[in-house]
Amino acid sequence: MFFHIEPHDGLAIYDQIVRQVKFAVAGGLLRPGELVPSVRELARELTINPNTIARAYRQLQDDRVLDAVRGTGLEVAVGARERCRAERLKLIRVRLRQVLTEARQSRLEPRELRELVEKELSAIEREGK
Amino acid sequence: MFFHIEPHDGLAIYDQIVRQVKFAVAGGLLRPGELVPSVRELARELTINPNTIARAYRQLQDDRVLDAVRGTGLEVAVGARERCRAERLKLIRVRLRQVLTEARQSRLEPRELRELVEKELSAIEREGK
DNA sequence: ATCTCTGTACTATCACAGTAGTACACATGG
DNA sequence: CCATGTGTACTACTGTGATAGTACAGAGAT
Repeated sequence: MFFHIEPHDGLAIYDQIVRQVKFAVAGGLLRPGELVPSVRELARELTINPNTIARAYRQLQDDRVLDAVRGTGLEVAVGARERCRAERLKLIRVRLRQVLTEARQSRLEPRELRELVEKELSAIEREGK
Repeated sequence: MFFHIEPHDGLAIYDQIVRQVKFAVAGGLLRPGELVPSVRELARELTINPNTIARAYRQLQDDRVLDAVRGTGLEVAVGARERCRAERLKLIRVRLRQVLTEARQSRLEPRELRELVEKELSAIEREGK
């Protein structure tokens, strides 16, 4: 599927999965009613432990992004897209603010910071086909 | 002193201290030959465990930012400023790239991302006195 | 000498993320 | 009916970050 895990991102693996599922729903790659990969299948694909996947899916149910269909799997909940679109901006904003705050506290010159941000932003856009 | 710890930053406490010391040296708040706060004093001030401070200081010695002066304390090493200035950009760049990469993978519109970045950047500059 | 400060080195304990393995109830397809 | 697939719930173990407490050697001041 479309998941990409960085084991030493600083972010816990189960948290990366939670975020990526939410982002996939927000971006329309996962539509309400659609089944997400099973715990065991995704674990095999990402070569991480099924328990870690299960933990992420459990949280996604608590956050009303996934619904359990007994014996069948987990499907994207109705209305999840709106919730996820709202949360996506918030999640990114928080991490962005952390980085910029740290940069400011490092007494990096505002000019240098803007230059750095602009350079990385352009690089990202270039990669993004 | 000028340290500010966020217990649940995702970043380990000792790592936050390492970064902030390096940033302080890079920015000239700590000059070569100057003594850093003692393990116990800083632990008291930040209300965290002395072992955690000691661990950060040990790493800063490994990174040639601090030198031990037996029985007296730890002082900023000669030449540390240059090393720290070089590393500061690198450390910030890595975290910035993580955030932007995640944002891109979330399929957030480039326009929306730029807008978000610009808004947060302005906010940071406004705070920065 | 003694007291007090410095860093350093231990051991023990706790919490949490992650792995490993097992077990169970439910649904589906043969 | 039965095998296979689903999620879920356990227990056990490892590694790491952090806390808590103790101890020791070196330097400086009195």
